[in-house]
Amino acid sequence: MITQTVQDYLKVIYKLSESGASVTTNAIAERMNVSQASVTGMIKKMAELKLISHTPYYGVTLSDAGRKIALEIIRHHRLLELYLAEALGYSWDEVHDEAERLEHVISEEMEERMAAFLGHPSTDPHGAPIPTKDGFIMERQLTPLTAVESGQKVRVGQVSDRDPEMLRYLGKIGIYPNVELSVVAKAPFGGPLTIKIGKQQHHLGEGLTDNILIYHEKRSSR
Amino acid sequence: MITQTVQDYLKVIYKLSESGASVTTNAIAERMNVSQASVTGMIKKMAELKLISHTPYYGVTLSDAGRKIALEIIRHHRLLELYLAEALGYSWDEVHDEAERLEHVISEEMEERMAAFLGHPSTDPHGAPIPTKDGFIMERQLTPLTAVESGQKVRVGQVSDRDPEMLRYLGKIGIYPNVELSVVAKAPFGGPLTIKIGKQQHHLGEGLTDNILIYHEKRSSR
DNA sequence: ATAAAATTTTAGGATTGCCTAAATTTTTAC
DNA sequence: GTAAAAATTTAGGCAATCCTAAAATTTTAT
Repeated sequence: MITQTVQDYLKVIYKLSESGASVTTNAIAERMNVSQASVTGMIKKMAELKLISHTPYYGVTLSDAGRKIALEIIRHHRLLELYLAEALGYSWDEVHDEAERLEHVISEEMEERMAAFLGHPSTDPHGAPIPTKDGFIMERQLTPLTAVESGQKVRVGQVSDRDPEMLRYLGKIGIYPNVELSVVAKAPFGGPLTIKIGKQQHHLGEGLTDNILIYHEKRSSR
Repeated sequence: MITQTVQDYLKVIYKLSESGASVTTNAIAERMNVSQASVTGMIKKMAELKLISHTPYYGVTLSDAGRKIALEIIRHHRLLELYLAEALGYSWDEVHDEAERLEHVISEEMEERMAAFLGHPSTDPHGAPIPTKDGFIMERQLTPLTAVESGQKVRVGQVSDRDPEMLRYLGKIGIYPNVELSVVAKAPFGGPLTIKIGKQQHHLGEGLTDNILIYHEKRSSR
């Protein structure tokens, strides 16, 4: 059986490769908060299990089997996040930690019952796509808000789910998936973005705008 | 932190002592499906952690700290069983296995939200009492149906939740907590009991009647 | 009271996954 | 093209939990 730890490694490898970066021993170690030596050992083991293949100094890639497992865990996670929000009234900053633990232990039965309860949803509370049961995931081209030029009106696609405090702040100023906002101004040298949501204006630092992904539509703000 | 394994040992020790038997190394090993030698080691460790005290050849007793943890896990388990049944439509034979895995990972937050959703219930789908948050559990004097004399009318208190097939059969013939039934006849030498539920009669073997606990009320069936 | 039976413990190992420190290999910068 | 920096791997350990086989202890039956 594939251990919970291996599942976590697969998930991290999936997410790192999704973000385009090459998935090195180092990068994995940092994300998993373990030493590099531990990652070396685990990579070896996972390669033996045919879950990944590894080219030293280049990185690691998931095999089909590995990707399938990663996507199943991610499906669990995102279904759980949405379920906790919808069925138990969790706020969107609380769901991640709970889902992180539950994702490894729920049965297929529970996965299906939650999916049915939720009407087979396609995205989680943070806008991330939920993989289907058969391992298909909606691929989207999202752009960090940081990269958007001033004057554009954009629609939020997804926000990072890992920092509860950030999520509370985003919620407070009304930034959620599918919300529209305009970039009013952009200070130079990585300075803050001024955005407008409804009638309110806000100034957002890079730490924030890097973590807000928008649909790649270009529309004039007027 | 108390590991999942230790939590399982505590739960088993609690249940064994609840059932009156003395909680020996052997008894624990059998219930946990591990070797006796493993139990010896774990008992030693748990005694060091002050979760239990141990008198060789006599048995083990939970400390207050140990009992508190055991009851918390049992609370998780029973709330989960009821939640899965009520909120996700699980049948009563499916809830045990799912709860068995979830009980170790849900947060206090989730425990409370489920309890609130369920209206702070006092028993689970099999009639077992749900401990309160502060470690109080309803003590009841239940009798196995096996011990009931013919001619009595009794009310079901609780059934064992561990055998799904048995639960499906009980459900089929209408035996649930709080259902009333009469013992029509009792064959000698551990033979089957004839019971009447509503207008239906059924013959139940000892394997079954040992696992049906009834409230200790004596009423004539007429 | 003693031998047999039952129970419990000790001894010696295995596995999983983590760690630190040291060594090795590769890449990068002049 | 070499030296410094970065990345990776090896070596040696630790903790938790399990196992089997053998030894020790206690209980029970005569």
